[in-house]
Amino acid sequence: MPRAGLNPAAVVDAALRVVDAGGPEALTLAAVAGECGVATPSLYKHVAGLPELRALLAVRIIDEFTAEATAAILGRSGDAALEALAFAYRDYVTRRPHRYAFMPQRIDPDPGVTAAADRFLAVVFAVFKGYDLTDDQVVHATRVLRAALHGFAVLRTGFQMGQDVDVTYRVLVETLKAIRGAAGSAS
Amino acid sequence: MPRAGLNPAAVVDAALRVVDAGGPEALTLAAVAGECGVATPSLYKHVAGLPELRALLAVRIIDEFTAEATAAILGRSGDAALEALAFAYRDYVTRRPHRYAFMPQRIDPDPGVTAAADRFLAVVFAVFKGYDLTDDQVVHATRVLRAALHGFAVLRTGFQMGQDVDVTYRVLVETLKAIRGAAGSAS
DNA sequence: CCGGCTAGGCTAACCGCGTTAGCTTTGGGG
DNA sequence: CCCCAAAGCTAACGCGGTTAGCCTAGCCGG
Repeated sequence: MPRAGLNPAAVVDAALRVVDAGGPEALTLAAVAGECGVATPSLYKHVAGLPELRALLAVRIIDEFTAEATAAILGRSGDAALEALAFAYRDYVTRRPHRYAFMPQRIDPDPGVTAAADRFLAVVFAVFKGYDLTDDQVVHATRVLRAALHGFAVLRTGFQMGQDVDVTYRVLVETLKAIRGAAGSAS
Repeated sequence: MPRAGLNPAAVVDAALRVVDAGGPEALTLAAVAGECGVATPSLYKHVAGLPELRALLAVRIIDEFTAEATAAILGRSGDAALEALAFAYRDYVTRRPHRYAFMPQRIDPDPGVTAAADRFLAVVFAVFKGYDLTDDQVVHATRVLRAALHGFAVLRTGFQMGQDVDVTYRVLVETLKAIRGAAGSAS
C-alpha cells in the first residue's frame, strides 16, 4: 500500500477541514485519520496525540487570525484602529465560526499556544498605543476590549429576537470607544 | 442491598458536587454515579442520559444565577442597576467558577434551558428599563452588556501580566455606562 | 399478614474514541 | 543493491455512554 505522505502540517490541514465541516466537537483523531485516508493509530507517527493536535491547530488558527487583525489595524490609530480591529474580529468569527472556538480563553499549558496568544495580544495592545494612556491603563483597556469582542463572538449566534446583530455590533463598538476615558478615570 | 433513594433532583445535586470539585470536564455519568453511590447505568432510571443531565444542571445553575442577579438589581435603576448587575455577575463567576461554564452561550435545544435562559435575560433587560431607550435600543444594549460581562467572565482567569483584575473590571463597568449613549446614537 | 407488582437497583455487553504495542513494508541513502 | 528508519497497519486495552435484561426491595391491595 502506498504511503500517504503525511507530516504534522498536513495532519493539521486535515484537522482544519474536519473542524470547518463539523465544528469543534467533530475534532477527533478518528475523523482526522479518515480525512487523511489513514488508520487512526498512524496519526501518532506525526502528532503525539489529541492534545498536541489541538495545540498545533490552535497555533495555526491564532496565527491566521493575528495576521488578519494585524492587516486591519496597519496604518490606523486611535478610534479608527479600534474600529478596524473590532470589525476584523467580527468578520473572522463570521467567516470561520468553528475555527474561532480554538482561540485561547484560558492559559494554555502548551508553550507554542502561549506564544501565539502573546503575538495576538500584541495586536490588541497596539490599538491603544495611539491613546494617551499609562502602561497600566493600556493593559486594562486591552483586557476590556478583548473581553467585549470575545463575548460578542461567543454569544453572537445565540441572540434571540429579530433585531439586527450588525446594529448591535455597532452599538458595541461605539460603547468601546469610551474605554479611553474609563481607563483614564478608573486607575 | 438498600435503595439509594435517588431522584432527578438528587442526581443534579451530585452533578453539582462533581462539577464544583472537578470542573465542567469532570461531569461524567460515571463520576456522578460514584458520587451517588450507585452503578452508572442506574442513573438512567432518573435521567435520560448525559445530555439531559447537562440540561437539568444548566437550568439549576441559570436559575441560581438569575436569583442572585435579581436580588442585586432590585430597587435600583439606571447606572446603579448596571453596576449592581455587573458586580453580581463577577461575584458569581468568582464564587462558582465551574458552574458558570453551564450558562447558556448558544441556543439550546432543550426547552427547559431556553426558558431558564429567557428568565435570566429578563433580568439583564430590566437594567435598561430606567434608561430612555426605544425597545430596539434596549435589545441592543442588553446584548452588548451580556457580551461584555460574559467575555470578561470567560477570559478572567486567562489574563496574563500582574495588573489587578479588579481594576480592569472597574474600567469595564465604567466603559459600559456609555451603552446608553451608544445605543441612542447607533440606531 | 401475605402476595404481587413496580420502581430502582445490578451485571453483562456493545460501541466509539484515545492510546499503546508490536508487526510489516516502503522507499531513500550509503 | 541492500538496509534500515520512517510510516503505515492490525490487535488489543481502558474508559465513557448506552442498552438489555435480570433481581429484589418495599409499598399496596386484598
